[in-house]
Amino acid sequence: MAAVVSKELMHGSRRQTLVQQVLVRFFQGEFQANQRMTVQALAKEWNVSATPVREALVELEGIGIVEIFPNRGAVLRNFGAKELREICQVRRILESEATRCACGHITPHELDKLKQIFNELATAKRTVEWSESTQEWDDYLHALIYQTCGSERLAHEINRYRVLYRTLRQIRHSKRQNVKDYEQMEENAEHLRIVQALSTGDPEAAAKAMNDHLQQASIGLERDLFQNQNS
Amino acid sequence: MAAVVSKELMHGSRRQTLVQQVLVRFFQGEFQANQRMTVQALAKEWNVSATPVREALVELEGIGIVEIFPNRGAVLRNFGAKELREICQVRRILESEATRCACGHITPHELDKLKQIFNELATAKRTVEWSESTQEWDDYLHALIYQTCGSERLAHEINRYRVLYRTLRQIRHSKRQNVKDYEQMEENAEHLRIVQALSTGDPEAAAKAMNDHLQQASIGLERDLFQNQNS
DNA sequence: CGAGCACATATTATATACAATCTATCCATA
DNA sequence: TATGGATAGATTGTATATAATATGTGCTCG
Repeated sequence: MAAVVSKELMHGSRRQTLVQQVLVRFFQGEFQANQRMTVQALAKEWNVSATPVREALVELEGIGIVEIFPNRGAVLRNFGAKELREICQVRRILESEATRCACGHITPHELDKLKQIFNELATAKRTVEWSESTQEWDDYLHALIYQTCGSERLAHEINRYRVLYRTLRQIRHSKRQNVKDYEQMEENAEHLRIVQALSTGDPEAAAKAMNDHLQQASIGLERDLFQNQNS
Repeated sequence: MAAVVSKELMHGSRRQTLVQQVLVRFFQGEFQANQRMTVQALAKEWNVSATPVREALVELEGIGIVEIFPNRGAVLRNFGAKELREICQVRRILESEATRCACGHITPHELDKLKQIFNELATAKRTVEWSESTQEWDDYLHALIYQTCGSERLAHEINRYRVLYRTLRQIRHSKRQNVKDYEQMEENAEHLRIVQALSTGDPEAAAKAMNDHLQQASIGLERDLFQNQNS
């Protein structure tokens, strides 16, 4: 059997790995705002050569994490409660539009299934399994919507923000392992309202339901990541 | 006096130049869908080395022009009327939200100035100068809005699409030099409605006015670029 | 004391060669 | 036909060298 190679060092994924690493540390607040991201330092820190580092910086610029000044290098953007809200805002309008467009493109059978699932989850006892299940069906619903919205580009943009959101959610999870998941209390009810609106065939209601859902998600994230300390 | 160096070959702008070049040819339909974009070919075509080409491909992936498959390289996405509509759709929801947020953040003095300008342009005789002036004030209004929306991230995303939109507008212009600019007929009236809504302080009305404006722009672009040939 | 310039240094940007790895195709074999 | 390996070609990553640019320092000169 071949030696197990760390997935992070696999051929053809250096750039992606670097982006992910920087994202985590960025959202965890381990960097200072306006900190310079020199190619040398990053290359040395992760034991990779300059090329993948430069590519990662270009990608990070596209995601809005760093700003690249020609001939002067990359500088980190700021990250605080305001920036978090801005990320959630863009995600909100992207997915709201996707929901509006997906309305009428999802089979009633699928919607009925989801209605039943979210109904059960909304009233079920809150255990660890319930929490995991809630998150899985959250992912499922969002994926279903952007896949059926009919716009490859919109789906592409939503996916770009999914990377950010997943990282944020992961950090949130690591920060509050010993805290009750109160924020998930209403999540399934919100999902249910989205599905019901989709089922009714009312695009605006569906978009609004998604908008409200993501607004709540934004509030919960901010509370858990910044614990009401303004910034 | 030093020799005039072509801006396209200046140090520190290879990547940007490549992206721009590919964009133009992409929107002009000079590429085939699913065409492979090999580093070698691009490097040879523009007489640059592999490094900036690879960075340009990463950036183009972020803009949604190519798709990069790990260890298999970059492949061009499709571009037709549908893709054009999708670009305009995303731009529309981004700038509509920006307008909603900018409402109340622009000084009445500025708004009054714009009201007068768009009023004059809406009734002025349509000359070449009028056309240029219309475009300039269009840029001005859009810039004003995303700069005052209060979200750096939203402004960043809008700017990403500005690159696309500028290129599309440029191509449109080159395609219809001998055609009357009928599509600009209502543009100033649309601008006026946006400014009036902003002046009233009604965010939803302002967002809707911007939405309508960009919807019209989308229709005009599609007409001029594809001349009603479905695709 | 301050403006402006030369110069040293650091970093970015580019070019180039090469190694490691992966993908896809072909072809033999069961 | 299907399986499986050899092989060619491409991508990805590494290493290194060089040019261009930015930045800071110190000096001169007013």
